[in-house]
Formats: sequence, structure tokens, C-alpha cells
Amino acid sequence: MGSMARKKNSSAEITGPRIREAALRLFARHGYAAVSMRQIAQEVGVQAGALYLYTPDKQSLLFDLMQAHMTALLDALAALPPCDDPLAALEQFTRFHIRFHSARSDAVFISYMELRNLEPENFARIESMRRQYEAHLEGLLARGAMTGQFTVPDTKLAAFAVIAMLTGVNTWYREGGRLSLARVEDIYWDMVRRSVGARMRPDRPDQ
Amino acid sequence: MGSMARKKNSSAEITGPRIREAALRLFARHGYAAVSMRQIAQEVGVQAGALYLYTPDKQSLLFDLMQAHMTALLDALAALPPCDDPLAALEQFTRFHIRFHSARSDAVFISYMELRNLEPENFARIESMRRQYEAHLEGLLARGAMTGQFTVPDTKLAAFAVIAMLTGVNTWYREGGRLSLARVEDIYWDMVRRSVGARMRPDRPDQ
DNA sequence: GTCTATAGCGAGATAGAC
DNA sequence: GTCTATCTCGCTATAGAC
Repeated sequence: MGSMARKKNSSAEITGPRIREAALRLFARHGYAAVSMRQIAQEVGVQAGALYLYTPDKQSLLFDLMQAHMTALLDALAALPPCDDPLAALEQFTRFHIRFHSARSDAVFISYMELRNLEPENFARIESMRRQYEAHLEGLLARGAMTGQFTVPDTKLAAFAVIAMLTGVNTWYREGGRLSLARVEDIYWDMVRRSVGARMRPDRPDQ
Repeated sequence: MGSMARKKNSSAEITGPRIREAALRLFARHGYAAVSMRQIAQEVGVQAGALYLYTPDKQSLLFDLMQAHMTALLDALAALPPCDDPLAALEQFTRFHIRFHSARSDAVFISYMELRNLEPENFARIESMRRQYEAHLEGLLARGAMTGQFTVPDTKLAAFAVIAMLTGVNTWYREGGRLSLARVEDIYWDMVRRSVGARMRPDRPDQ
């Protein structure tokens, strides 16, 4: 109980997380089906058999990675400061989406690309979380449409379009490239704002 | 030479295409790495060994599918009637992209998701074709920015954003759903047009 | 908690009969 | 042109020593 009372095997304590990190990176790079448990073990520096002390099987490893990502996404979304004004909320969502996703490109990639490799019940759970996320955006678009701040012919399609546009950043953005992430946020916010037919907010006049 | 002069084995003549169709469907559904040559053979109704009469190996099968898709895309793009006006050209591109891609969802899916499984030289060839397609859009956005018809802070990012938004249609659109494809085109064209800060064309006033 | 060894299986690809 | 049979390899997962 006391500090230093016993010295734990330092590597054993962190093997679990390291397995998940290695699996995340390898699944994102080569695809779930193309990555073997041996490769993951080699990346971590243990033998293949040792992985099964930390995960019941390969499928659970994939599902846990996706679930952790989606849970973190929904938690972070819920932790945003509340925004009554739909335009402010849309800007908040836009910047949040770009920042959150660009910092987790491997997890994002896996969560979109490896849905096919989930067993049905696992698939259903991840899909339900994704629908929650989309519903948040659709809700704020609907509020903005009601107040007349937004012009959207169809809130569901607009939500799909905005999310697809924003998630696309991950396919080309690399740190240290031509544009800073803050600049990318500004540019995309401009396009998102225009795409839903919204004008600038009064406190930041420019249009 | 004369008609009916000899009766060809009817199934032999079409086995090659049927193999590519089966591979396309299976790769799209389960992923390249997860699909076995035996599965493809079973879908076609031949034995696994027979596949190698039509493709040197599994990798070539994947590459041929992607190359055929990208070639068809670039050919169809080049075959569009020329458009001098950037706004008309953008509408043409928007509707073309949605129509072409929604009719080939399996090939689109594969061409975006299985790039990781291409050997380096094959990857480079597909990527170069994709860049040609993006360059077409970026070029017309740049022309519209020069004429003042578009307001785009960055033509490259705008091209990425528009393509991501439009390709996203494939993730949810299903024939016979709530909206017709023509209606989807209209809605997305509206969002694309707004996102680049363009007004309606004079011959179709409404904004 | 990690190792070695291996069971059990299915993969890609080829050889040769028909 | 398609078949059966097979080679060789690598996979997931487990058993049991340490």
C-alpha cells in the first residue's frame, strides 16, 4: 500500500495499452483482415500467445478499439460548452470535429473502414453511437432552419454532407503541411457556414 | 466464320467478366484481405484453380478492378460536353459525380478502401488517376474564383471538400429510399453551390 | 506474465488428368 | 477450360513449461 512498498513489473502493467496502440496503428495501416496477431505481438515485443492474456480474440480487439473511439467522441461532444445560438453551435461543432478527428486519424480510419469486419451485434452498437453523433448535428441544423438562420433543403442530408466534408480532412491533412490546423478549421468553417446558407455572426462581421 | 459455324462453350466466354463481377462484389462487401480465391470461385461456380486462367494472381485482380473503375471515371468525365461558364461546369461536375458514383457503389468503395492493399507501383498508378480527377474540379473552381463567381479561400481545399461531400452520398443513398436520385442531386447541388459562395445562374433564378 | 510448441485449419498458387 | 489433388505457407488460438 505504501509508496514503493512493492516494485511491479513495469512492462507488465502497460502491455495491455501497448497492444491496443499497436493494433490501432497496424489495423489502420494494413486493414484488420490483413494484420496477424503475430504482427501485433512483434510490434509490442511479446510472443503471439501472450496477446490472449489481454483480449479474448482478435475480433474483441477490433471492437474495443472502435468502441473506445466512439465513446471518447460522444463524451467529448457532450463536454462542449452549451450553445444556444445555432450558428455558434455549428461553428463549435465544425471546429470540434476537425480537431478531434485530426488528432486520432488511425482510430477514425478504423472506425469508418472496418465496420464490415465487425460481427453483427458489435456492428449494431458502433452504428448506434455514430447515429447519436449525426443526430446532434442534425438537431442543431434543424434549430437553425427553424430560426431562419440556415437555409437547408433537408436537415438529414445536410448533416451527412457536413460530416462527410469535415471527415474528408483526414484524408489529406498532415501536421507540418502547407496549412496549420487552425487555418484549415477557418477555411472549412467558411465552407460549412456557406453550405447551409448562413451569414456571419454579428460579433465577427466580415461577409 | 459463318454464324453458327461453331458453337462456343457459352460459359467459357463469359467466365472472365463473371470473375471480376464476383470479386468486385465480394471485395466491396468483406474487404480484399478477407476474401479468398476459393470464395470468388464458388460465387462464379468454378474451382479455385480455374481463376488463374483469367488472372495471374489475386493482387492483379484487385488492381484491374480499380484501374477499370478509374479509367471509366476519367473517360466519362472527358466525354462531358464542354462548359465555359464555371458555375455551369460546377453544376455539371456535381451531378455527374453523384450519378456516376451512385451507379457503381462497389467499385467506388473498393477504390477508396483498398488502396492500402495495392503494391506500391499499382498504388501510384491509381493515385495519379485520382489526382487527375481532383485537378479537373480544382481547375474549374480556380476559373470561377478568377471571374469572381466563386468565393473560395483555397481552391485545393475546396476541391477536397466538394469531392468528400459528394462521395459521401454513397454511404447512405439506396435506390427506392426516401429521395429520388434526381432530388438528391438537386439538394447537393444547392449545398455545393452555396459552399463556394456562388449565386444561382441567371437562367434559373430563385435565390 | 511470458515463453515455446503445436494443434487445426484455410490460404494462394501450381501440376497434371481429362 | 475446368477439374482434382497437393505443395507450402501462415493464420488463430491453446497447452503447458517456467
